[in-house]
Amino acid sequence: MNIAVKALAALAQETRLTIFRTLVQAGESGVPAGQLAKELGIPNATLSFHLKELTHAELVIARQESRFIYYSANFATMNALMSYLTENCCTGTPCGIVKVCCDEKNS
Amino acid sequence: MNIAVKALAALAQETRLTIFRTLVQAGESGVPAGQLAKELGIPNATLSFHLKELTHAELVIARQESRFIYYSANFATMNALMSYLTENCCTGTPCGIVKVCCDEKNS
DNA sequence: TATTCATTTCCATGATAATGGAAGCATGGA
DNA sequence: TCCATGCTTCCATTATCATGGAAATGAATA
Repeated sequence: MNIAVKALAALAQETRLTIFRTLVQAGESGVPAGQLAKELGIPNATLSFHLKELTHAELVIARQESRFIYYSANFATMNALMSYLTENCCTGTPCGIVKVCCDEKNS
Repeated sequence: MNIAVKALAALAQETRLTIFRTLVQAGESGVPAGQLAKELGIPNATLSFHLKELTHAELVIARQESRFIYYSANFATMNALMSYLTENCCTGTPCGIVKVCCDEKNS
């Protein structure tokens, strides 16, 4: 529950949502911080702050590679969040089923 | 985009997330405000404030019925939100597909 | 019309978050 | 060891949000 609130709070911010979606689209390999800053036109300090928030919420994973730090989306958390939101929906009335995204690793 | 941020911000709060999930589980018929307040142990003013936020974010729908106001989850918005989050994920790499929930009306 | 009941608005208080320049900290090349 | 580069932390400022008691609104019944 608190995990879900943290994740939602992390995404509930224009800049962070943009960052996250960019990383979702980039896939598992991720993008180095500097490139993100350039691509999105965000000052380093600001980007760093938001990446920290996203990482803290476990929506994003950081991986160091020489002098670069690659950030990538954490699909497991995203999927868990979506499941949480739709849990027991409609008192069990048959309805569309929520399938997770990009979970080759977790299924 | 702003719609998504508003929806996420609305959900990024313990009390509101609880309210929303309760309504998701209650299904289309909804729950009157007073009953929600009792069930969740939230003061009227506080509940009203949060319901307003959720309604403003179009995550929740209000329907008056005599003296009661029934609140219910807006599944269309929820589904749109989840699609937005996973849009173009993994640069098109084949992966699980996100299916929407409870959308008999929209599909 | 007066009354009751469900819900909302008002408002003051306290708390938390966003921003970005400047300084600091690592890593790797010369 | 010195320097350049990639990224982060520090910090002060500004803005936004959560809470709940009390008063107000608005709908049904007598």
